[in-house]
Amino acid sequence: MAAVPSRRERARTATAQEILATARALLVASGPSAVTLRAIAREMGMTAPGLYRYVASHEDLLVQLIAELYGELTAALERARDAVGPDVAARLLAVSRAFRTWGLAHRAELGLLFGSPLPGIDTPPGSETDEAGRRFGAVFLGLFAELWAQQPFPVRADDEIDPRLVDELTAWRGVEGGMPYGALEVFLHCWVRLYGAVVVEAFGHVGFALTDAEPLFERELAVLGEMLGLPYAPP
Amino acid sequence: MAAVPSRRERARTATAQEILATARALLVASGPSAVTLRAIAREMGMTAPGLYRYVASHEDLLVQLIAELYGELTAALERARDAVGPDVAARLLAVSRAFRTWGLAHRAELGLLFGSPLPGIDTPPGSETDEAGRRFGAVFLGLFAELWAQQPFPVRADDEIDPRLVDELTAWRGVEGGMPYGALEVFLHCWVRLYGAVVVEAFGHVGFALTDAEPLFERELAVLGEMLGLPYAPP
DNA sequence: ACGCTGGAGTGAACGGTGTAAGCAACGTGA
DNA sequence: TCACGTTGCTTACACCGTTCACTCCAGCGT
Repeated sequence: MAAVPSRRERARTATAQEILATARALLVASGPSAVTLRAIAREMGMTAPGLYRYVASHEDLLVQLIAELYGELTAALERARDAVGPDVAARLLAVSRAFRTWGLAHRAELGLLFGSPLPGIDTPPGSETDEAGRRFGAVFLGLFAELWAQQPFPVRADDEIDPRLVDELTAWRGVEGGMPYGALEVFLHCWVRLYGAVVVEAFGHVGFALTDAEPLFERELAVLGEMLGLPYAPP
Repeated sequence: MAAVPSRRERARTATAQEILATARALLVASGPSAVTLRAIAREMGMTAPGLYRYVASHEDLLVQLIAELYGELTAALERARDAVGPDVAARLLAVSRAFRTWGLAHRAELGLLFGSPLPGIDTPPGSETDEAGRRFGAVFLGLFAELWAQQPFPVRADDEIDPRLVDELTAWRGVEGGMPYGALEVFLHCWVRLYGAVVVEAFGHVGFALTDAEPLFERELAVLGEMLGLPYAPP
């Protein structure tokens, strides 16, 4: 790779960046259906077919956008993690709260990342989007592994776990080595519950009873922490 | 209301039904973006403007579709509930499993009901969609109230609960009277976790580790049952 | 039995969308 | 300087939601 990119290359990456930024702006301003090739081009002072020099299709644009949003969310989580001290319990709380905060502040983006998958948008293993999602998960998984190393929480023994689950975890453990099946099970369990707590609120599916689900979310954090043997501290 | 609808009225309701059925078929076949007025009309052998005799707009069509899907899901839950005996614990398990089963078998529909809300689609209180959603929730809430009446589970006292949460629950309790704040809190907690467990799998957000999350789901049911003092029985 | 009314459905049209093909202009390396 | 690859534009096509003017016919009152 050229250490000093040529003038054309600089212009090209700048335009590519501007396309994603404009798409992002349209997304937050008017929802996913507004992130349209023609609208982006209009906003940038060019025409839609010109964008095809940078994106292969509308779908490809959305895939790129999702990858970038994953990156931004991951960065926000890492900032929150590093803003508190090195204590793992505090870091897990901070990262979880940052996830909820980002999701509520960026509902449209959260819908793109964690809502029902749009048909035609698939993220095969190894794709940029898949990798970005993996980096997102690694923030949680890293803290989890650290917690397990420092201060193991109670888990089920291998022979207490549904053998089908063990089978599936085996393949994944190849990648995420180091923790026993029981700990991986607890990790997935925590992910499911954190996902649910954030997404149900952001998508408005506790709205029938609550307008602000923060107390419910904090309660969930407390219960999860208890399961992991962690102290709970209010925000 | 006329006891015997006129010929024209019968034709009208039949067409209205066919529109929704065609929309549904397109949804499951090709995703939400394929449920298009022109495609529905094409499928039915008529032209798009003709549909405007039956739906006010594309958005209105989606709202009607959502209401119908809520109805279908609710019927499936009630069938599952009534298929087991009158035991509340067994019924709660059956209904929860039926929710997951329906969601996995109808991912596109689940996305419409519980995914990120489409902009422009709002369900004001009292709307048909809102009522349909309420009837869906009533299946769970009814069983919960029955359980509370028969065999109360441990809940927090009123003064242990975040006062902001109490405030919000007060308005809702007006509708769902009978249970103390602590029990309502537990109900919402259970809803959040059930929602998360079903949606995270149906939307593919545990796919990084598992292809079949049933063992994880059953584990969650067991933990939830424990919280409610209920025996767990595998499916 | 007749005529009228109102609902069902059509065709054309407008502005929006994604996308393909061909063409003009311009930076870049020989 | 010159050829070339890249960039972006114009044009064009098919599809979308939606409106409007229009035809047609079932069903009603007389």
